[in-house]
Amino acid sequence: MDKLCEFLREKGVSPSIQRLKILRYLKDSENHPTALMIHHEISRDIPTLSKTTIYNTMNLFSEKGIVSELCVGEGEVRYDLNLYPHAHFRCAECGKIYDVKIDPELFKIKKINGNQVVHTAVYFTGKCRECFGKDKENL
Amino acid sequence: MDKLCEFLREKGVSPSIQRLKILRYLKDSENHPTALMIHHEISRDIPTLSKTTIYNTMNLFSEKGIVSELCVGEGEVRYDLNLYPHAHFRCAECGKIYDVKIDPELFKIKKINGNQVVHTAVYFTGKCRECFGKDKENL
DNA sequence: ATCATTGCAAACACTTTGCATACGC
DNA sequence: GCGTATGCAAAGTGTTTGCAATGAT
Repeated sequence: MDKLCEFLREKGVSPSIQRLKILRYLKDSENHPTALMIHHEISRDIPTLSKTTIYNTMNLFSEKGIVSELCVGEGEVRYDLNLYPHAHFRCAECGKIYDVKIDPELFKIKKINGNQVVHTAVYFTGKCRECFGKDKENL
Repeated sequence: MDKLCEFLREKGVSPSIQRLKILRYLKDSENHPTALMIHHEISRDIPTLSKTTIYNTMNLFSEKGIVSELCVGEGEVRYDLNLYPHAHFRCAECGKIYDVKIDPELFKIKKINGNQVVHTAVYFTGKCRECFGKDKENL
């Protein structure tokens, strides 16, 4: 827990218990959660946790560069810890989001058509290998 | 107008006056409009036009592959005619969205980590050349 | 004591749904 | 005439805002 504390302090965020639990959850979860998923999960630990706090925290984390906001369709924002640059694949069938690796050159582009690039996002959509597997079983 | 009619019929969409105007607007506009922007614009021609019709039409166009939905942050969907594959740059300052060209190889990826790719989106965010220009003027 | 963080309720914005009306072949 | 497209109003969903209560130093 101390490491996460340190981490938040370095980023200029004071480490409240709520913020720590949220950060910890982001680190452990594999599922690129929405704000409501985070709330649902952590309110089991902290029953009084409010959605407002989640939204506040996520916006703060986002400003501080701790997380990225993913918006791969669906009209809800999903969050992802900024560990290293990578792309995302979203299965249109089951909704699951996978991290995928692509040519890192794309993330090095800092200027395009005279515009200064600060952030680059790459989203693939389609049908994931699991959903493909299920199709075969049902034959 | 006949060309657009033809185009819709080919895509299996019956060409109502509303749908035609929407398509025409998408073709002429340079600004990757939201549903509400489309509504605002076209209701000057058709004062009784309802938002529902815009949403219905855009969902239909999207299903038929006529348009792509862009979601470059901001929590509103923007629409783009599917002419050729390209990336988008959104200025965080003025909100404007530009089409940009990138290495077309990325759009040719049809399988990644065993997942079948149907659609690929690339979004850059940052500060556009116009906003940079303004900064200089204000010095 | 002061300033930041939390949390509730209400407000918001975008989108979808239900159903009645109008249109086109 | 019948099936589709339209449009209004209401509901739904994810997020933000206003403000009071709480917590930390």
